[in-house]
Amino acid sequence: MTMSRIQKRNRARIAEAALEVFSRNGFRGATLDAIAGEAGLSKPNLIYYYPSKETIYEELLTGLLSRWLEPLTALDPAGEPEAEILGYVSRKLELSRQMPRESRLFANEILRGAPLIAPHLTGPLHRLVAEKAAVIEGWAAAGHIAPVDGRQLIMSIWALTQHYVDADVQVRAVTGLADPLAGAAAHLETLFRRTLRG
Amino acid sequence: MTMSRIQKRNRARIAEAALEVFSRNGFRGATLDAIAGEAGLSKPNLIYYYPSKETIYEELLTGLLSRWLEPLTALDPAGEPEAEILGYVSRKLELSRQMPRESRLFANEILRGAPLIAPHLTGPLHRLVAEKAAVIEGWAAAGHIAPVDGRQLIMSIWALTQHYVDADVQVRAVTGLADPLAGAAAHLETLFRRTLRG
DNA sequence: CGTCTTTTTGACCATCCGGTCAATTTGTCA
DNA sequence: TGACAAATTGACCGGATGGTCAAAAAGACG
Repeated sequence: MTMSRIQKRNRARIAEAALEVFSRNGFRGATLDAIAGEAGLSKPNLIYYYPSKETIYEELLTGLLSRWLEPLTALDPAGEPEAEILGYVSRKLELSRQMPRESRLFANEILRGAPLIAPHLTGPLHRLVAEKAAVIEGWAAAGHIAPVDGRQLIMSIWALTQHYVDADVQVRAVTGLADPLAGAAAHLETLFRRTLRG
Repeated sequence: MTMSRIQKRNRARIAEAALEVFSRNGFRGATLDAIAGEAGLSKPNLIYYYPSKETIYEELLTGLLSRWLEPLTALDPAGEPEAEILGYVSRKLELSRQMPRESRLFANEILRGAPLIAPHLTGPLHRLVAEKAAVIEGWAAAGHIAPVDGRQLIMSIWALTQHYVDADVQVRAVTGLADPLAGAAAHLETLFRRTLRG
């Protein structure tokens, strides 16, 4: 079961190409030819490594999931509440900035009703959010931050940070700036700091 | 140029069917057969009314644009600042609740880079936002609300209100509730009220 | 009713696309 | 080097899909 040198190289190429193509065109808009071309392989050769288009997509998505949730996992119950939450906002924004393709990939999947990762959403994701939301609400109950619904707060952070990347055409059009993230960090810090201070 | 009785009826049916199909499957995922079926017409008959799939999509999108921006248009410079902005949040959320298909349609278009409505974004939308952002910043300068970037505030409102509908699978999975909008109104009011009060 | 226009449709076409397969090339290793 | 396995590919297939077209059916109207 150990992968040959060539296997390793080509699977890496395919993953990179698939991320590029799927994030730009969505699942239905992506074609095997496009992925193969981007990866520098022929279509039958691509299918030699992955049995189907769906398999490529699925493996790509699930492989990125844990990475995508890292910032939230890092939210520390023992830390200083406001700094922890604002730090999470900042890390999530930075992650979106550095991984725009991944962000769009997930946005697309979610928008379509999450046909592939629905189980993950109701399982691991639900649990992680429940855990961290409890931490946040604990802080609120202890009076360290203003009262707030933890789950709603976390979802707000997702919605806002990802918006700058997923809807970057719109953001650029509205602001007139070339960089959609210009001003984002400052605004989000203001917005969430005020929310946490009540 | 006046439309016959049959034309009016069938064009209305097509618009409704197209909204249904495009919003559920995106532009690429939608098929003429699906739209025709949903509208109760044959495919050639559908194409008798609209010359191409793109035309249907384009007319649908542009026809809904003004409707979609109504709540922002209604933001009144002469009103009470906090009430005006919170009222806008509430109206936008209500609009998303009542028009989830339209919301997804736009989300899809934006996510794909707005190939069709980009001109509208940089034109009318940019101007409308600039105008309303100036109003908000005027209120801030006068000390009626806490200092805030008007454009960023407006975009925040979009991102958050639409998230509940566009990402409803995720919201439902995380909250565990059947209604993705449960708690949304209260949370958003809290979040934005605190933001406006500094 | 008769004539003209509008509407509708079955049959068809070209292209795209996911995927297969047999055959060839390349790599591995004793 | 020879022999076997891994990797690669051109040619091809079947189904889906956007769109066409000629002919038929249904309305409109005097």
